[in-house]
Amino acid sequence: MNKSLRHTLTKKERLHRKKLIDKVFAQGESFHLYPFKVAWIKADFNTGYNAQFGISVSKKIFKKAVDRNLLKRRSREAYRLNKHILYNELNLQNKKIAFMLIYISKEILPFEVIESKIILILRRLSKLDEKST
RNA sequence: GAUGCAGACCGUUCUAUCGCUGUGCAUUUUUAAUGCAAAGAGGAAAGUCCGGGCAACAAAGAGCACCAUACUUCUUAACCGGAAGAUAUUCGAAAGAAUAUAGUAAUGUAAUAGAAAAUAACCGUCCCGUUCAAACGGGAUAAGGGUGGAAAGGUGGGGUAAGAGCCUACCAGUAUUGCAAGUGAUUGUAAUAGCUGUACAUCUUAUGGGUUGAAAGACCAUGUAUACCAACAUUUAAGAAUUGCUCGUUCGUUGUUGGGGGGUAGGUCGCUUGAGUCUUUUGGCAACAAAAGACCUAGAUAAAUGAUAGAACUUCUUUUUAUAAGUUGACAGAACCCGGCUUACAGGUCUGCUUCCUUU
RNA sequence: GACCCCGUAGUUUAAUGGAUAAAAUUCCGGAUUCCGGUUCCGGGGCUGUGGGUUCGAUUCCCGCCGGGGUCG
Repeated sequence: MNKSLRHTLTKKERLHRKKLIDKVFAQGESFHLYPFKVAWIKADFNTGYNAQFGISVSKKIFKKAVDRNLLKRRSREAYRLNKHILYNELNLQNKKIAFMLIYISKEILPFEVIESKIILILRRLSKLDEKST
């Protein structure tokens, strides 16, 4: 069974190193796609996966920890179910990227909306990667 | 049955599929992956307002200062917490609720208004003198007087030039003493003292307080600025540190030798068995305590505890009058751990009591 | 996570527990000017919020709300 077709999401696939996160924000490129801002960078790491991702929700916009958790969980779930779009492209190109999603909307959007936007973002990410190479 | 008051408790559930976190077991290509198993947010996890545990700092010492607390008895590891009471005031028809309460030896303040805000004479009343009188001057007097949050205990009688606790009867309060009740705050009662405004602050007394907080701290790997320590030689003195001050104590400038390890980015421990949870019994009005038995029940780190579908429960709406359709799911998310307090909260359950109505 | 500070006109700051809360500046209206500027006059406030102490609170005390900062 192909690893990339399973809907898993382990620690290896998430951004969890502070240094790499700082690098994404400091040196990476970014674009907006409502309700997210996406910052990404080509990176070199040895985890067996072609992408690492993280989600950020601002404390200034959402004061309550419950709201922030809800949005992060919805976003992560949407990524988990659709990440094969990105993985297939990256496998073909043999590239590795790290990226952060920053939630910039001021409303709590339902899961269906977030999922459709995440799919758009993943398609655009793979295309952008083509252009830059 | 309705109504309110007080207290205690619960605060969505189940199934399927796909996932996340650490743990145990098994397998493999043994650094890692896969499979299986049993677990995985709260009553407030929140605010960080108190109190502790735990850790580091031994020049963390003594005195003063400073801060906190302040009716009584109990409770506790501890507390600005809790329980049961005391006194006063306010709210309520009641059940009940809220707030305040160490001491008075001393000192200060009370704007405006008002004669006066505390060893009170502006008007008034009374007496005396000057004087025809009006008026003026000297005294006595707290019974009356626009105020004010607060006005010198209240009423009757005596007394007096006029008055006054000046004297007396009754009443209200205060203080002291005796007796009775209570562990005590205090209460009741009797006697004595003419002792009698209120609030706040300073002050006094008693008790407690070393400082910093898990980003504490320990270890591993990497690694090498010259932080720090010791010895010896040199220098003698200003100064620096320790808690705000004083005392006390310690350090001191440069060089050599030896020890030692800064910054950066990581990992492991700290980390979850604890003043633990549940049940029963006993003691106590209660907070709570004791005994016996059973149990192990989150441990993440850009940070897990989720998503989708269906069913039940619940909220609201419509149709209808017991069904159908749609809709809603309170406040809110562990970050070292406990005990409280405070604040937020859809809806529901139980217990005790108040008042009203009905039936017997 | 632990700790600290602040909140007064649109803005920046004042005000010892005591009269209708002060000043500068901005804004609005008016005067002056042919018009604008300058100048002059006038207007504009729930002292963040809810309680408490007090005769009286911007000030003192307590609880909330909002904003900001320090510590790797």
